[in-house]
Amino acid sequence: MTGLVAPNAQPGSKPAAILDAAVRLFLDSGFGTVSMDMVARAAGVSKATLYAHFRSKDELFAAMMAQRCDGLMDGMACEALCGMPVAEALALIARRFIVLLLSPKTLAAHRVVLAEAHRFPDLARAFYESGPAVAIGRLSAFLADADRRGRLSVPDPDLAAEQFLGMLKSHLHLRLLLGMEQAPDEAETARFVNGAVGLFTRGYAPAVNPPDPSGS
Amino acid sequence: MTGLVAPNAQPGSKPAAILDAAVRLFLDSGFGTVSMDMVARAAGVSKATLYAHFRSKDELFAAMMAQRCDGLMDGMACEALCGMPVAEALALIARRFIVLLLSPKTLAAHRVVLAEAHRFPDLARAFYESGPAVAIGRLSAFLADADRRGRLSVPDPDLAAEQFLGMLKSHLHLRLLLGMEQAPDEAETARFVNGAVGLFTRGYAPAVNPPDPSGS
DNA sequence: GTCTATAGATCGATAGAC
DNA sequence: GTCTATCGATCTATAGAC
Repeated sequence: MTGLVAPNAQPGSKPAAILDAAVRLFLDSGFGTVSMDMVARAAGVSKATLYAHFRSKDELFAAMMAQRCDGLMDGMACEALCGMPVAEALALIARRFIVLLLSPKTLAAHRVVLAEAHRFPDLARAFYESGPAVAIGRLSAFLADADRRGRLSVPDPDLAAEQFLGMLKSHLHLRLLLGMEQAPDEAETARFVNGAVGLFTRGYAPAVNPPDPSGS
Repeated sequence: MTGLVAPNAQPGSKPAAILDAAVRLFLDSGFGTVSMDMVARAAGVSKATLYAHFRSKDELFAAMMAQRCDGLMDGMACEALCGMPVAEALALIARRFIVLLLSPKTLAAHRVVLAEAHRFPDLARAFYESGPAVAIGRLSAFLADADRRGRLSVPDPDLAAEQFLGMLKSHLHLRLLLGMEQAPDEAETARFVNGAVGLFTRGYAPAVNPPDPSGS
């Protein structure tokens, strides 16, 4: 979170209703096609009330995105992964990442941020750093730990983390952003997860010594 | 190309000037913020002339994108790759893909298509199939060939192609789409290319038998 | 085909009463 | 704080002269 302030509106209040309506409309239809009239009507307030709480459409949009960036990564906690066998931990991370990345909410956030990144550069950076950057950082730390323990041989953990998440994202993410298909079913998810984990564990296997039988 | 007609306007004609201006403005500023007045002025024609050649803003936008989809993949031809050593061929493909994917033109096309995919679903599909889908298809064919020749062991070439391109795309693409950084320099490009090729050749190495000496 | 001028609708933002 | 009513600007698209 960088330079974005999420107003902590009390639930049930007018500002909360406005933010709620803004989230729904902006994420659904983008910045340009949503008018302040529509937000006011959806929130059940007049337009003047709307402007009493948010000085402009830009400010409302920024506040809406700040709220969405909070808790963006709640589904990607990495607590007890370091105790697991590497392949199991990677599979778990992969599944969580796919579910989070391809959820309707995350897709909508990507769409609207990408569309308005040129107009709101600070917002674009805040989104990246509260979402994708956190995912890379956590996975990179996990891989560095696996390297220290000799479970994997990962000379560049940051690069490896980007590779792993990029493999999973692949073009699936793009196809869903374009509205070409729905989220993958269990079989398709397993195909991507197992494929990525397999390629990764083989390609980053720890040298030539036989792997520790307790952890592969 | 699916259901999109690119009008083959003669160079120097009014329609060509209009399309030219539309490409520049739409790719630069997106669909919503560009008005027909701006297009007309940039093309040096009146607004009525503009509407004489394109019945609506939507139609002009679709025609503009159809023109951009043609030749989108010219930089990714795969002619003589099958004769090369696998690692060299993959490195060449990787470099071409990165240069193409992260070029200003391709980034602009992604931005505008992603922003308007909900309004122009046919256009979104045409873009995907004339660009990303072609890249996957060509790489998949190359990998299937390498598998047949015993250079690699690739049980699912389509998945492997998505993995390879996804690794390269990683979050670099997202960061550039968000305007957070410039295209990578030579050192950074080499880091991604060598990392992907290395992981891929190790992870898809052909079993334990030595490779066929007649064909490597 | 090409122009000027404008219709008709909508948008962001505000004034003033309560 | 909240409302109704409206301003001024801008947009897409069209009418009518040449």
